[in-house]
Amino acid sequence: MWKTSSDSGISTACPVCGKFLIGDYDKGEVVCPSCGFVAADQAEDQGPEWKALDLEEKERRVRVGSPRTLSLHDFGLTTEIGGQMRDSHGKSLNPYMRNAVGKMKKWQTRIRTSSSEERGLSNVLSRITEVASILTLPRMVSETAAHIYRVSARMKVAKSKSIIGMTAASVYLSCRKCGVGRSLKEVARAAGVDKRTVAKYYRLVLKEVERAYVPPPSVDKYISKLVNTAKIDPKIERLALQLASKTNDTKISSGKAPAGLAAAYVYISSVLSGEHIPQREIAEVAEVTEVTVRNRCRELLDNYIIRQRLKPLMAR
DNA sequence: ATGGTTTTTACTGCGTC
DNA sequence: GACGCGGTAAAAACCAT
Repeated sequence: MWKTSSDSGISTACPVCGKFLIGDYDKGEVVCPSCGFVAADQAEDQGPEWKALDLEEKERRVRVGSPRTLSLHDFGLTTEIGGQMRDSHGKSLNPYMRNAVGKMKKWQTRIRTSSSEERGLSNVLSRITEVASILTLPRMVSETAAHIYRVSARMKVAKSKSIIGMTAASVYLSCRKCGVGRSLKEVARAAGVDKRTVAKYYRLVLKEVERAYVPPPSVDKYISKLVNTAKIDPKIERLALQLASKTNDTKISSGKAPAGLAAAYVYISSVLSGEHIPQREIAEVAEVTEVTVRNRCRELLDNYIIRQRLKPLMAR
């Protein structure tokens, strides 16, 4: 789907911003010129509508093989010299050849990771894939994260910053760009970094590298994620989404944590559908407090007619 | 740095099973 | 009595200035 027409360089529309994707910047990447989104060339990895996976699926989703990737500092294209010391027919090499091959091997690694920047880059990129795999992010997200980091390294933004902090910031920004609902908290936890550090670096990268504001994932995304991770009845999800679409006033949502709002929608829906999931559980998976859930609920109930339908149910 | 806004922490009281 | 829920005050975190 993301095949590039090799001559013109123009391929498909960017799923994030709608602009046309350009085959290559300077490295053969397929990127969106306006938002920097990296198009993955694998169909199963298309992401904006991607939902959080539950645990069993996480296990199965581990990816194998080595497609050409931005996440390796040399794009995974170099040939390895094996360590078995055998020739192409499988015979052992004589001592002289062993010596020569050993030297070649040594030099190859030296050349490949020659400059300090390259060494740093390969380190960061492997960490990015590591963090991404902990969060079970689709490949597209880690690719975009890798691209973000490459650009920030090129622009010297990453200079004298904590490496792991920068990877977390890149991954987080990538999540937002791709519309994958991962909170800063989650990313920070997966990377094992202090949340505030990530936030700081994130802002920095946003200001210096990304010039545009990247909107956080919509409440819908949070609702879907919530329902999926908590294994809640899909009918509640539908109800919650309906509710959310009918009450998508900025008056209520602006400035509020979207996760809290999503939790409120899910909670109200669960009550309406007679399921009645405790606030505690919803608050836990949404990673907000019960208080926040309550506050959002109250605002929703105060401002909308749901109240009339909900009241009798709550009275019981 | 600062002040305004939102979230969290911690605690209390109420009704129900 | 444990549990779920609603409320509140004060602390903490967040954000724009």
